[in-house]
Amino acid sequence: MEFEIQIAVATPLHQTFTYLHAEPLAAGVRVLVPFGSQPRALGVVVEGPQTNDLGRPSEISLKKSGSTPDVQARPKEPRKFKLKSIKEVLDPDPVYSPVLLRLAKWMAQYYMYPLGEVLRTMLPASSTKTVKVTFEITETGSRAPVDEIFRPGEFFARKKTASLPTLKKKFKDRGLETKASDALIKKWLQNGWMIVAKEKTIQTRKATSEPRAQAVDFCRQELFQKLNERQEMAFTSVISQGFATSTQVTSKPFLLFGVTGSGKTEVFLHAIREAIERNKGPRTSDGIVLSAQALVLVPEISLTPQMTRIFEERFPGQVAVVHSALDDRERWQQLDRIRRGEACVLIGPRSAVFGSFANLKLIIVDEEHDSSYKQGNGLLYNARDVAVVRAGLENVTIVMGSATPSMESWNNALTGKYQLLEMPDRASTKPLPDVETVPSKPAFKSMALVRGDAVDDGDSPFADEVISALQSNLAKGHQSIVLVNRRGYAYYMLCVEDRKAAGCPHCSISLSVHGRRKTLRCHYCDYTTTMQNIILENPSKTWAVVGYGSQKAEDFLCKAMPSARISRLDSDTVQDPHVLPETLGKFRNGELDILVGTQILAKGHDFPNVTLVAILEVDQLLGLPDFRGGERTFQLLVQAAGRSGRGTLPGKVIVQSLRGNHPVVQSALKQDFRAFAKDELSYRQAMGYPPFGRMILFEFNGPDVIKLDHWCKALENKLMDLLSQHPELERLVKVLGPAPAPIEVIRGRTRRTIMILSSHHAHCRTVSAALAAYSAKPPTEIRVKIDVDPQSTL
DNA sequence: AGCACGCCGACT
DNA sequence: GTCGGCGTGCTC
Repeated sequence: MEFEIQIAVATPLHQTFTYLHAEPLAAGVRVLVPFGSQPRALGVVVEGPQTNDLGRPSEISLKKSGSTPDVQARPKEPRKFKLKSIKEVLDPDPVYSPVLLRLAKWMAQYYMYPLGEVLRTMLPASSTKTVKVTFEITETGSRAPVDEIFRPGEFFARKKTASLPTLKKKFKDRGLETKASDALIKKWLQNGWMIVAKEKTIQTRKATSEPRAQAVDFCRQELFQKLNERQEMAFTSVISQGFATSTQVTSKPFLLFGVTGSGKTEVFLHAIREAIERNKGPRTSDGIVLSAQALVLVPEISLTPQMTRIFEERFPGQVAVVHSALDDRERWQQLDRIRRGEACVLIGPRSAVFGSFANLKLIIVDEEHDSSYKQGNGLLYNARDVAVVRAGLENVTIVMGSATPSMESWNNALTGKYQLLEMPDRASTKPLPDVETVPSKPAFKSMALVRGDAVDDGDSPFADEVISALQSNLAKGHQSIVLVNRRGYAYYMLCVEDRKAAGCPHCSISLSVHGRRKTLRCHYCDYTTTMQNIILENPSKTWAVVGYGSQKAEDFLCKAMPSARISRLDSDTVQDPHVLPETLGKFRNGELDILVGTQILAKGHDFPNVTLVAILEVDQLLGLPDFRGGERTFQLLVQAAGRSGRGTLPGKVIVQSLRGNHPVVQSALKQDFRAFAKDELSYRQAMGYPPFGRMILFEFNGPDVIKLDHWCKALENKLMDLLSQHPELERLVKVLGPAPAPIEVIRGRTRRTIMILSSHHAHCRTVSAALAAYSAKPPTEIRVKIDVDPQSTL
């Protein structure tokens, strides 16, 4: 007896495939299948017949199409092909729970992404690789003499195996052309000097052990702080409405809006404890009671040791953590502890939302507004939104917290889709920091001329008021933070005659100066050159260095305040994983007076002795042609200001900006979120932008502008046809573009965008699905990227 | 995405 | 005459 099994294969195709197997397989089990010309491709058993068809445009219905992940029945026509059989079953039991599979299907549909690829994204990378060809040197091979120019033995120095890419690379490193190396490999194989040894990189999961009983004292009661009145109110709402009765309660998502320092974390900790205590889970076959579990999502950079320590102290031995420093094996291990019920709290960045839980009861999304929840490549999901959907599917409570909620969540709270919990006071009734804005220096005044290979220092970018505030704070023995919203040394190298900056040859972007006035680099393609080169290539021009980043700010500060102990933190210095904890530790211990840095400094850290925060260069964030510019600026300023005066001493904030009077800056400095949100929402509403309009952004890119524009034009025509046939779509859906992307060229590929915008969710999706179908098979070298709910339009 | 099939240029 | 470039098309 053979069974037909539906498999989602990890391929960019929007459909599943049917395979044969001798016995039925549970949905969520991984398998290897022959697929096309590939002998073994990774697939996942999905329950029931499933198509993830984007829909042909001719069949578009204007009826309210369900946004639910409906499993469509496959039409029963006779098959024109013979079914193949599953090669290998990788898991003894499912790695994807039924809920995770439903979540995957929802994501495939919502993000218009192939189901097989969605499933692949949900697991740590190593578990998804198929087979890798490696070569193993033989006895005769290692004794073989010099062949052509090489002796085979020397390529297998330490190990007896080498993968195809490494072998090729070694050949190439020694000056052999690729085609010659192919021939050489073939020859060595024929000579029997080496053999093909296939290496499996798919992690075959070990047999699942039974879930274990939870320790009775799963938490350290004595470490839990008593909640203040506001915290108590928020906590009570969550536990009474969230999980008062057993399993059948579906509560709204909670939005915990609490100003910086209002003690959101403590509320989370109490809620987790309560969730675990109240929800003794189902009994396993052995009569063991399975503990309830909680998922805690945090932004990437706030996942610091201090952060995880808090949870580990409260729930000793019960916390699993996934973070970027772990390799796939370690990540797998942590996730396994959760899947088997050995740990009851999982903390992690966005990918943790895909964790497989034995008995999930509560989801926390900390700093809900944070942009790191949005994945930037491949499947462009937003973990916060996925978490909300997952909470719905799992029927569990979800609490999102923020001091500066996203406009989406805020609007959901205003319309009653989320339940708002507000904690307006700082836990320790401290006054807000003093704020002051001072004008920036005009750019040309801090410009430095480049002569030969020497650079004038130019004027300090710091306003006098900022320096004197830092001086007096230092004199008082207090600490300061200087936030520069731009990394690197200087911003760009400007040609004085034509007022144009030195640009990247592959991207439409100015090169940034890095590393103490020597090199220029493109942030998008890593193209690197030197000042010398630019000057030599343009002998008749005069060059100047304009603007500044964290690095140059540090230099100037060191010069202006020689007695201060200054250190810098930005994405450049944080490359080294030791730098961040070390520098933060020193700062906290008082071994440093001033910390200069970028956004990294703005988030979550608690330095009691910091009484002054200076913020520079917010103007350009505000000036970006992006609908979220205001929101970003507000969040940054509020967060940064929140670093000041966290201890017993009162704090002060100085913003150096040419737009100090801008309403966004003003409301941020007053920490008046409601005022900001009111303005921002009415702007968004007027423009039809999110959260009032749904936005789906298509990007098409290719190396050949002519071909690209041709293709885009064709797509545009099809869209116009569609709209003209459906007046309702035409009336309610805005199609913007094709237009050049704001950064038109990256890595030599020109980019065009088409934006679909509509206040009507279903219509937005209908038109987008049509466009996705039109562009499903782009010409060679043109690539299509679909961004549903884009974080920015840049 | 892979991977094979298939049709045009520079080599033994 | 072949090897090999990568354009085109398919994958249960």
